[in-house]
Amino acid sequence: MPERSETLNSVARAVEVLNLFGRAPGTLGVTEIAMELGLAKAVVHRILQAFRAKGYVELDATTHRYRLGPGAVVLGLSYLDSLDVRTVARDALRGLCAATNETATLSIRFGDNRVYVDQVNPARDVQTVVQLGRPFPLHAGASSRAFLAFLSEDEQKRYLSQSLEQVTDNTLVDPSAVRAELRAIRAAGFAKSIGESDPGTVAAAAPVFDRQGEVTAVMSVCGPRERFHDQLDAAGAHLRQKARETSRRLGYR
Amino acid sequence: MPERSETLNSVARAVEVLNLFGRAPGTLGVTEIAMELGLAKAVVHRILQAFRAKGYVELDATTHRYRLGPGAVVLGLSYLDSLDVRTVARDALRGLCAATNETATLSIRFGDNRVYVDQVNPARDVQTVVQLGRPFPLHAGASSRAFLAFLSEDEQKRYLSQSLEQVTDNTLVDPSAVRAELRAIRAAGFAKSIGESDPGTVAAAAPVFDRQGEVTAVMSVCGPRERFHDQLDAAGAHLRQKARETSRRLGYR
DNA sequence: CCCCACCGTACCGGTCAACGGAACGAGGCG
DNA sequence: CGCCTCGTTCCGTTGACCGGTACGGTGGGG
Repeated sequence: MPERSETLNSVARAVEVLNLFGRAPGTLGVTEIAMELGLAKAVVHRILQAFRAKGYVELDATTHRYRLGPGAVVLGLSYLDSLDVRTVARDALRGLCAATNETATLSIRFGDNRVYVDQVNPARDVQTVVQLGRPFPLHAGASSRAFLAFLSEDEQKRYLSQSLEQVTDNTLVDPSAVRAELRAIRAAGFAKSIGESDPGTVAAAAPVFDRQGEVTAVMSVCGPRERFHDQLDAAGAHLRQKARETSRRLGYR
Repeated sequence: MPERSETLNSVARAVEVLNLFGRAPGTLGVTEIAMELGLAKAVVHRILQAFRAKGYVELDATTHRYRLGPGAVVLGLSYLDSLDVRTVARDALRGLCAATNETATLSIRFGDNRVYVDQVNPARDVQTVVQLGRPFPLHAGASSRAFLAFLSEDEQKRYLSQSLEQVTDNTLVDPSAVRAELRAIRAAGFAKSIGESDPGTVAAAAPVFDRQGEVTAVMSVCGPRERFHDQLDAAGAHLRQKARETSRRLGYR
């Protein structure tokens, strides 16, 4: 039963290498990558050469280590341009930022992770700034759990059956605790979290659905713990409202 | 003499597919891609499956056409984070924007193209907004020619020997005209252009050099033709200054 | 200062996975 | 309703990739 692959695994391996660069910032060495992915050094080297020839990775001539190249940005920003939920949600983000005077964000799902793809920041001295493009696991933080809560039962089960990474001291990692939280999210229509992806930050988040009824995105409002903690529920109400509007504009009924 | 490739051409082909998505916004079909790249449909299909499994492309279930997926954004933004010229140049861009009251941009090279990776916009009603991540050929516009002017003689020659794309009506496409312009750029220390990548926009641009003396980036200021045209030389002086400072901060002597 | 250990890179032959021509089924348009 | 075109699947052959191995360079520790 060799599990009919239906996919080019040379390409699959190559993509794994790219993923590694996406996850770990900075530079990577051939051996390091080979160890991490369980590949032969020669294979990794060839893959890197291929990407290098196309401008997707660069070779640091002095250290002989590799980093991402300019090709990556062309892809990434081209994707952001074609992402219609982003343009549709932009007004809602602005509205949320204005209403709460805190940072409003938009995230999308990427496999078992979620990434920020947009943010609108308030014009004040102290503000939360999120890092666009950095992946977070689906159980840590309000935005993440807003995804998880509205996935199918099967997917939730599968996700929660693996070991859950402890991103910060506050991250929920006990499966049954997460499950309880997911129920609460579905009941309230929005999610809350306190310092689970960044220790000093609290957030509320609500899901955005597409025409097919899937969670395509999550909107959130986040701010510094001291001043924003007591306003999470108020922000949650706003969020639920704006997220619903956005879902409608995407064709959700 | 099959020209020792030293690279995985399955991966090379796969990357070509990605490049196509980066260039053409919107969706692509299997046959379309196969035609464009001269590959068999089956091959393209397998490549797309591989990328799809990893979240780098998505399949539109109704039209059966493909588009970029969330993986792209992780890569792209992760690259932007690791791009130190971007953080180093940020202050200079802000300064340029403040001094000219127009949009200041930063571009990097990507093979025979150049892409915007950052911009700072002035707070006024009418302003130029550039499209981050979209590739432009190296001969069209001020930022592009600021790269070309400081590449090696060989590279300039090679680039100018191919046919030059006419991006707008104003784009310089005659090789000897471009060559003359490049000489003028080297003499003045900055480049100018009038509506070559966007008809209504004029720009000035200056190169940023790294430790090795290569052009790693180009800074530009651009604005609407009517009001900014007469100030290009003044902006050019500012640019030369700020670009030099930025080069120093990168270790250039 | 020398040596060693490890890194990135190059080599090469056997093998198995990818290639690609062709056939299939499903939409869409006229 | 029938044709055309698209995406997808099938399958036998082959040549490109795998990976064990060997090499040169670099940096750190003794």
